[in-house]
Amino acid sequence: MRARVTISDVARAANVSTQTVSRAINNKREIRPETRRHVLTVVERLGYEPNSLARGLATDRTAALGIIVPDIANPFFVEIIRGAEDLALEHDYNIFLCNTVENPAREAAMLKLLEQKRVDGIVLCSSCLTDDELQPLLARQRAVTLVNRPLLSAAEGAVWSDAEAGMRMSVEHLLHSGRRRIAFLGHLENTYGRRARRSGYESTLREHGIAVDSSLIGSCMPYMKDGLATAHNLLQEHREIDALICHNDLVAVGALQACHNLGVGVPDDIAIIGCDDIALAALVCPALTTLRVPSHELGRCAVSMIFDALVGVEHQAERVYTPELIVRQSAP
Amino acid sequence: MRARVTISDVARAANVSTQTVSRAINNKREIRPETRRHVLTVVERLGYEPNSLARGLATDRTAALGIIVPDIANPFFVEIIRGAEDLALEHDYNIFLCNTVENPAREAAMLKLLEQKRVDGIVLCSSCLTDDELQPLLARQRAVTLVNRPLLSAAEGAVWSDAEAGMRMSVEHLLHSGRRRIAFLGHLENTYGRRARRSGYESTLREHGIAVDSSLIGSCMPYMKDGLATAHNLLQEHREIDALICHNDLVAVGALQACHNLGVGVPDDIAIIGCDDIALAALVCPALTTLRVPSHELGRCAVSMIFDALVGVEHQAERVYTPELIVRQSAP
DNA sequence: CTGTTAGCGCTTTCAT
DNA sequence: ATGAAAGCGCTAACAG
Repeated sequence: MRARVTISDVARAANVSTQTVSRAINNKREIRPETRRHVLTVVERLGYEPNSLARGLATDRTAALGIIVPDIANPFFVEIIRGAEDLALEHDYNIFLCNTVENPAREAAMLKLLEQKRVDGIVLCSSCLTDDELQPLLARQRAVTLVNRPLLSAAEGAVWSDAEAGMRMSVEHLLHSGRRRIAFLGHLENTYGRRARRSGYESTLREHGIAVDSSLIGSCMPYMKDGLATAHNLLQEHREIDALICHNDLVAVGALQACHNLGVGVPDDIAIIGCDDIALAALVCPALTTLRVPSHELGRCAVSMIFDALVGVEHQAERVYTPELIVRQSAP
Repeated sequence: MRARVTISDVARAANVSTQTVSRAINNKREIRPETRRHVLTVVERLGYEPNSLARGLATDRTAALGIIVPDIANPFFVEIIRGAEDLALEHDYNIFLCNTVENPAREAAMLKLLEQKRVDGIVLCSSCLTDDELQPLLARQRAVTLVNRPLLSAAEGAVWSDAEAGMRMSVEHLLHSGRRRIAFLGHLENTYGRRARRSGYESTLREHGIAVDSSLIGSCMPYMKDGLATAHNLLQEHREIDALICHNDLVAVGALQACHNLGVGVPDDIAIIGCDDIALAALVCPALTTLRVPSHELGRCAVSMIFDALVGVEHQAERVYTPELIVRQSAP
């Protein structure tokens, strides 16, 4: 690699000051059009690309955002990332993607890392840190928006879908179709989404006069593999189960496999409902009934809140979406 | 957000020079242990996080890598990313993830962007640019390794799996099990992997005395949805097909759905083979026969080549893996 | 072992 | 419309 071309190299070659080069490449208007053209020709000829470290140091802006997700292998988060990326790219921003692998320590480390990189903003998805852990970490950042979690005072905004309402829809849909032994495949309650699902599931059952049977609640990580294993165990031990509500679609697809392996018919013997409406949900067989969450929009909205905060525009700090029940074959 | 704490703030508060602070936080040994302890206490108390822009400008190192993939929704690339990330994190490096969405213009733009960010190295996966387009873009980077593509002179290394050999295994496996009308679901030949698959498929058929029938070659993007649609059309028009080799597992899972929808039995009526061995391959029903590619290792290896190049260590510039045929129910 | 000086490449401010 | 000087926050090189 040859030595980097700097702004001084361009200035020298174009017979102008570095300042003029700066004006030309940054589309300032205090420059004669023909001077700009001349400079840009030289920029092109020398193959000059500005050093964004130097630029960031001088301007205190990096034109970069960070996005932190718990699992990059989950299409739900991929869709959020894409939504965020789309809007970011429209503003000539780009994105540092951080994958915490559901690890709280790693989440905290990523937050510090992004701070060091001086990103202009951070989209934090499905954080598994507590409010108390989060507040100090967020307070030092320029702008943070929370996805899948309600607002904290140290954040500029929050956008989430009402998971509790979603669970209500799922449970009631199953009750209406005559199911009574409704099991739940969820997880530890270390995130807002997990707590909300659990509480929506339980309270809706109770409202309909059905006692919550904790032996019908399976604990599993939100992965397909875990969904398969946990559903397998649960269904073997509880033959009476006639419906299964899953934390997300990955778990639901795993549960579908478990049923297949056990010779349990879906939806005849057992109905299954997922959550998120990832693309796979419509493709499996039987197709999954699930809750559609506007994942792409979630990401886009989170980034737009960051941009609003950066330019100091007044904006709505909270945005809640209500999920939509998409009825397919797995729970007609 | 309060004003950023800088190294001078720390120096002042600790009653030392900025240099001493620098030595303390960078674990240099020209510093008295107790001075270091003292400085680090102040660092902690003030909540100082070094500015990596300033550091990068001064050292000409950013401790950041870039990774460019065509599709972040494909678990195969996710696994490569994870492999890369794992090794990067071990070295306290972090990663800029760039998603080209199979768009060559965007790939080129990402390359320029990473150049501006002055990343220390780039892992470029399944590039869809030609050699001629790539060479000048790579020449300006500090270190680039190519994944899923053979070496170019402007790159420090390349690591890929022998897709042609993989296709040979797949075709021969099907021939041995008595299949004769073997269709192929692939795509435009704008990447090494795509060309190699196609040529492996065709040459192996010919070697076994079977003429290549181009009407048995379906063109589809490497997505599940496209696999479903293209397989559906192909199988409807060519009832005689008794086997289907797919570009990757996503396409194969789509094809599986198409068979299901058409009432075509797998593997009785038709055998299906995928490629990559993503987690989903083992979970669908029937489980997919596929080619295992060491995706995690691909990412790890690419990053290790970058580190070797950065420190100037002599290293093997090319690494080719041979895929392994994993026989499951879809093509026993 | 510690401090001082200079400079990384850019933009901002102030002259002209 | 253009240029000169200063500084962003850090570390390398040198001095002591």
